[in-house]
Parts: sequence; structure tokens; C-alpha cells
Amino acid sequence: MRIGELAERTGTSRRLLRYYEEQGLIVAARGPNGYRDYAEASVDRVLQVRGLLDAGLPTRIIKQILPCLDQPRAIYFPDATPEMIATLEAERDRMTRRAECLLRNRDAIAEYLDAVREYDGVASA
Amino acid sequence: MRIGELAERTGTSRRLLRYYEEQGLIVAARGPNGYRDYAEASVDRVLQVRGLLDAGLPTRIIKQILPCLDQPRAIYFPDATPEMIATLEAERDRMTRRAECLLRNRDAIAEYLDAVREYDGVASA
DNA sequence: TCGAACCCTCACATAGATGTGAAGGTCCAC
DNA sequence: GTGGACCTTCACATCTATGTGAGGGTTCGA
Repeated sequence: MRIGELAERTGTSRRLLRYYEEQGLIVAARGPNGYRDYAEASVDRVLQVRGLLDAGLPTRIIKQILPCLDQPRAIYFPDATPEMIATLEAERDRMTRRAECLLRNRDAIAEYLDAVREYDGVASA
Repeated sequence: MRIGELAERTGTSRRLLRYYEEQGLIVAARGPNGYRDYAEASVDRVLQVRGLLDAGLPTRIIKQILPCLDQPRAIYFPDATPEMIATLEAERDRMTRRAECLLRNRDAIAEYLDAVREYDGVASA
């Protein structure tokens, strides 16, 4: 598919799709006219990238972890350098902390909202 | 406490502490000499702000949700406008999605790391 | 064959979080 | 009372993710 369709299906601007490619996060074949030609799987890929970006990971890190998440993987175990392992472990822990922070604060918001609802229920009763 | 101590205890530059204050995320009393004077609770507050920033929330949103998380709360139920409620609900859901994305990808990283460990174990055996 | 709707690259602009440094005031220990 | 280590404000710099637009090629249907 071409960039316009991918943009529409992922809710991502063409500009950003080109940027993600420039950052090595997605790949695109090229037609004889130079147009980008995306595989069907690119849709999920872009969505995954956007999710990670939205969760605060920089493209630099996303680029490093993506290949390990592919099935089939783009990085096989023998290729994993100790540095990469260390990066992945650090990032895994960092993501855990991030998620915890997110859930903790989300629960607090939810609790507040529940209290508001209860207050309104009592007030209007 | 003064800004230097808070910076050290939170691992945050003075510059950023002033920035967070400018954005309305933290407050500081002022001594007669103009120096900022932070309460003990500022340490936790700053840490919370940093966690949320790191998880991808912009200061604008953090500023909105923080008052609802305080104990005692800075925003009481009668003060909650419908717009604020809507913002909080949207943000709560957004945080849930972010956390899910984070945990899903973290689990995939963990799985990869487990597989690497297993591979290394077999290879070295 | 023309126009609309795509696509390309390149480059400059913006917004948010952060760094850095200048110019200057305050406090304290020697 | 002087020097060093704090503090203040202000302003400009940087990085990353993004927007926007210019200048130009391609495809396709009327």
C-alpha cells in the first residue's frame, strides 16, 4: 500500500511516516516510480511505534527494542551483544516503573472520579 | 528547604524545578531574600511530576490532574466542572492504554530476554 | 491532454522539556 | 571584609517529535 493509505489507516501524518522511516522504525519498499510501498504488517508496526512514543520512549530506544519483538525476530539470540542485553534489561525495568507510575496515578484519578460520582448522587438525592 | 537541596534529593536540575513552578506544578514559599523555600512534601511531588512526565504526560495535563490526587485534595467535588470530569475520564483511559502498551511490550522484551538466557544456557552447556 | 490527487525530497518552523551561561544579590566561614 | 557557595532572573541554545509548504514528478480518469 502507499503512504496515503497507511497514513489513513493508522491516523498518522505522511510526514511522520517518513520520519519514522528515517529513524529506522519502519521500512518501505519502493516502486519503480520511487513511491513507498508498505506491507500489510506496517499498519500494526506503526501503531506499535505510536503507542511506545506516546508512552514516552524516544525513537532511539524504540529502534533498539523493536527487532526483538518481531515474530519471526529480526535479532536472533546469538546476535545479542551484552550491551544490547543490558539496554533491554534496563528498558524493561524502566517500562515497568513507568507503567506502575501510570497505573498508580490512574487509580487515584479513578478514585477521585468515583468520589465525585458518589457526591453528586447524594447531592441530587 | 532551598532549591539546591530539593534538586539533589529528587535528582532534578534547579532549572527544571523553576520550570515546574512556572508551569504551576509545584509551589514554593519565598524567604525574605527572595529564595525559594520548599516544603518537605515537595520531594514526593517532584518525583510524582517526573514520573508522569517520563510516562509521556505533558505538563498541561499533569497540572490538571495533580490537584485531584492530593490528600487532602486541592479540588473538592463541588468544584469539579463537567469539563474537568471529562478531561479526567479521558486521561484515565489514556493512561490505561499507555500502561497496557508499556506492559505488553515489556513482556515481549522480557520473553526475548528469557529466550536469550535459555539459549546461552544451552549453548554453554 | 488536462486536472486532480497522489507521490517525492528538502527545508524551514514550532512546541515542549531541558541545558547553559550571564549579571547580579545573599550568606557564611575564615 | 573577602571568597566561595548559594540564590535570583533572563535569555538564548538544544533535542525530539511534529507541522507546513515549496518545487516538482506520477497516475489516472474525464
